[in-house]
Amino acid sequence: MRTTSMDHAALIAELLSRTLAEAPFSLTRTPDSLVKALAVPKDPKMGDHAFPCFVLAKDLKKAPPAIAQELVVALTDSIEESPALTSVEAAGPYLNFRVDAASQAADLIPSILCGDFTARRPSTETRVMIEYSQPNTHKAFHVGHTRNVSLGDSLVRICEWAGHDVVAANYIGDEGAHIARCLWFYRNFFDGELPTENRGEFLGGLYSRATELLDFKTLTACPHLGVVTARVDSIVKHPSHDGWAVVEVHDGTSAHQVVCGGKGYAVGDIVGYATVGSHVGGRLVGHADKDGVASEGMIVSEKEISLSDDAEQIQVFAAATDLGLEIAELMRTDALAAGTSVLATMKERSDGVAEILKAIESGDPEITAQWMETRDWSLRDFDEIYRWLDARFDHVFYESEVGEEGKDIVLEFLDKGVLERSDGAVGARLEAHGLPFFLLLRSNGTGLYSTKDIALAKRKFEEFKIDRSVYVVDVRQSLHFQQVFKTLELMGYEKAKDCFHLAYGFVLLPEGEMSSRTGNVILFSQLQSSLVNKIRADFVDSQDWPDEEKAAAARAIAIATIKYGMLKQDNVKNIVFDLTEWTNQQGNTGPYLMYQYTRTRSIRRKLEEMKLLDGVDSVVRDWSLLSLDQEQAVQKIIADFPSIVQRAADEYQPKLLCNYLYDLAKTLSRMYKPSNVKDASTPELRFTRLDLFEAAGTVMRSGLELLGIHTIERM
RNA sequence: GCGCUCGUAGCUCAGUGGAUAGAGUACCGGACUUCGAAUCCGUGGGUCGCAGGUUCGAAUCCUGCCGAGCGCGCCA
Repeated sequence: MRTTSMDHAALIAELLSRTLAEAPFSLTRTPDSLVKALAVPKDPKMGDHAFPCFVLAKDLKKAPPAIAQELVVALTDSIEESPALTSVEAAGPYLNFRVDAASQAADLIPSILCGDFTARRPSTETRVMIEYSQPNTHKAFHVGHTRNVSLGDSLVRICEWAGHDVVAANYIGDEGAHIARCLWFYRNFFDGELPTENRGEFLGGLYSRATELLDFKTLTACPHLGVVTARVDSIVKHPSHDGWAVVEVHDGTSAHQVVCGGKGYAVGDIVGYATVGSHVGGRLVGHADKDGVASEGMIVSEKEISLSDDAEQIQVFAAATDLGLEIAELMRTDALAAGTSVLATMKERSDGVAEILKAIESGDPEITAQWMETRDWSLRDFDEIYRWLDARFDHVFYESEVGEEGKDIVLEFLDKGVLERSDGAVGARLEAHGLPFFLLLRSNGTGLYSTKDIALAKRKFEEFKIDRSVYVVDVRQSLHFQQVFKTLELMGYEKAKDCFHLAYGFVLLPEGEMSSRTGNVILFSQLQSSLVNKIRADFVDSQDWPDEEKAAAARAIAIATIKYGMLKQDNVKNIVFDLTEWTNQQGNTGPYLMYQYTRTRSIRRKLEEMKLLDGVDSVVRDWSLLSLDQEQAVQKIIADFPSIVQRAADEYQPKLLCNYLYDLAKTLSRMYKPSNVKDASTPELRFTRLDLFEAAGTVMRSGLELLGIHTIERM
């Protein structure tokens, strides 16, 4: 029978429950509720489990310290009869219990050494799909993406350990506008030679260059269409709204009446005027009724045309400026040759991309062939990355396979009245559920990201028969997934309530946010080589090992570095990826944990070398010899392993396991000096200590495996 | 404007209802004829953003405010 600290807590709760039921207490408290109340004493010297008596004060109408005193007396007999517990003491309002360390060790350590203790729990018969990674083809895979992979892969392992039937799924973005952009650049501007490896990363480079060319902001300080120069002809106060003015402007061809809330302009000034139909600040400009006054178009502030952060100040142009000029042209940068129109250039470029997108959608044979070929380059890169990181996928979904299905589902539920039309588009009206309108079909009938998510979810429910669905996706998409899950619920999918968006924060660099435009980005291949190089220099190169072992060790430590760094922090918080700090051999890092594990391995090696292993299989262990504080501390921690992993699985939080393993490593390293194995005075003591070290090592290795980190034997 | 998230030591972070709030890092000091000093030990460092509330008890739960980040129909 395996004994864990959870069992001790249950035992104590059981005793308490029975004692409280009798006189003089006569209180009903279920063992379950008492387990929850149990705490850990502040100082291990005080005991192993604590019961705060405050919770009984009201019902017993007594002061907590008095209750503690009475309970000690009442509990003494049953504690004496119980071999697992040695004592109970009152300490103020607390009741402190001590477990019998030797009897705990007798159960715990052999159970760890035979593998039972850290093994997977019995099946829960629950099928959980964990969807993670979701890279886009034709885009670069960078450090940020490894956070997702580390998280997803670790959750797969942890949930599997907890007994769930886990389906690890990927969902690859292999269609959409980003591919058209990439191919547009490739076909029209690229004239170099194709690289022989990392072609996916190469495509990502083309994509960013395309994005740059398509970025209106690089050509003009005013990246808006339809914002033109106009002359202010008159200004009168708005009849009912203070601070607003009714303004008459003329754009050279016609006059318009517009209500304006800004300041800093006068009659005769030339201002920026957004015409009806233009987009400013993400909103469509049109006709409006401003407190009873008709307003057509809008006069733009400095902020609205990206000149400053001032949303009040109206931009005024030189008096000599012609009327009706596009401000985008007027405020052009020198990125474009003089004489070339900004607007015409932008139109030409975006038309080029649109043409490719259309060709892809209509199945043009030449473009389709190129799409498929380049798609394959990316997929091959991804495979290599996953293989290196040792991330597992049981099923891969592709966006390209759910698009059509998504549209059909949306139309079906539009017919059923679950979805509605709005401005020609189709979506879910979720206002009654506290969420904004959820667009599912464009007014031109084409689908969106959201459309595909509906079809994808349906497949997960129906084809994979899953009980729970976890989406490992960055925190910016929180609202999106709330909308997806709510829409699925309205469509009648019962499993919608078992969908969970596991949101995580960004990966930042010491220099700030990653941006491919400013070059502040670390691509995966760069990450891999700088990591491996640094680790070789810091830990491996100086060793006298075979080349093969050196290479394996460098990779293992590199993976420990990156995965542990990505997992140790709270899911939703941003992480700063700092190579120097993460490879630090001291402190809370992957290499430190790996090192502590290898130290447990070197003990047996040393004994072997000194021929001190005779009788290791036959000498009977005496667990009461593990009496040092440092030994007790390690024993106590390793007993907690199952409950920690269980919690990590329930809460989808690998960081709980990280904190636990760091605590174990720290406690373990304090044990080396005092609990010396090779100098132990008797074989009994030597092998008893050896077992404790090996048990701690086994727990460490098992925990690291659940984080996706494989240990090595020496470093 | 509305919504979500975060705010703990100089810095990076644990701790999410229990006893005197902890690590790492940086600074300073100590411990090696090592089962690996790639380590360990010690000193200093705190209005837990602010203000109320709930509770025997709040860094933790609730409300308001301040600050930062992210998101908010035809992008993914």
